[in-house]
Amino acid sequence: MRRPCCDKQDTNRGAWSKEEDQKLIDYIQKHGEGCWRSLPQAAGLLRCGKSCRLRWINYLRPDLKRGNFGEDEEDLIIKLHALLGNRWSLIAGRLPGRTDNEVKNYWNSHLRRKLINMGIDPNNHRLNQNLLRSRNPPKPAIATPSGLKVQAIQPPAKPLVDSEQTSDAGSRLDDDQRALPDLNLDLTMSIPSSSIAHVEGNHPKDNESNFLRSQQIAPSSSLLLSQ
DNA sequence: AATGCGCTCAACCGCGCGGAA
DNA sequence: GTTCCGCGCGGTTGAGCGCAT
Repeated sequence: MRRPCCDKQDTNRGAWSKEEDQKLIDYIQKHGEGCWRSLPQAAGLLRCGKSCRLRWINYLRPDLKRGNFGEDEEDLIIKLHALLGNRWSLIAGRLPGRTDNEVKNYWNSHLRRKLINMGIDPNNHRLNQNLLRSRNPPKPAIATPSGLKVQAIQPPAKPLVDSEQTSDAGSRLDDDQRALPDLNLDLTMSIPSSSIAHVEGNHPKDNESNFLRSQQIAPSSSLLLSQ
């Protein structure tokens, strides 16, 4: 049985006050990020480390963009979600100034519905057969908000994603290219200088980089999904 | 004006992973 | 090889808000 991350009796919960925010900002500016477990005590906060980390990453970090998502960002999220599934941190990593929480919320509140309204299943980014039948005769291809052409296809006999994938979308690059023959996924990769050392360092935590490399997904916004 | 409903988003929860002991 | 610990991730919750009735 796992121990709770903190003693809930001694910690504040819920919305953060300005004073708490300021304490956290001051501490991190002075000492930097890291060691979240001991941070609250060191910073004089009655919060658990997890809560501090979340508050900093999702709200207080100075490089956060905040505000509405642009159309280009929407497109990128949809494209990346089609490739990566619900791997929000990976998706957010391609969107400078955006957090995984922000992307996840935006997907659930806006983009998901947007795709549904267009008759596209947000889980697998394919045209919803039922919806299609109930509407007009099938069109050969429909442009999605992300500029992809999606063809109505028969649902596969088995799930698109193996059962290990927590996401119902998962990585389906191969599937898409098989199922969507007109979808020419030209996914070139340009490694920014800052990440070259990271990749070459063969850091054990480079699974994400390796994943993207293996999928030939651009780490920057140079993701190209040509039609 | 009061109420209900739906939406948004900050925050929490539980789990899995990787490193250290 | 096993256990413990800290961190990060994705899913879920709930308060607050705006809009419709």
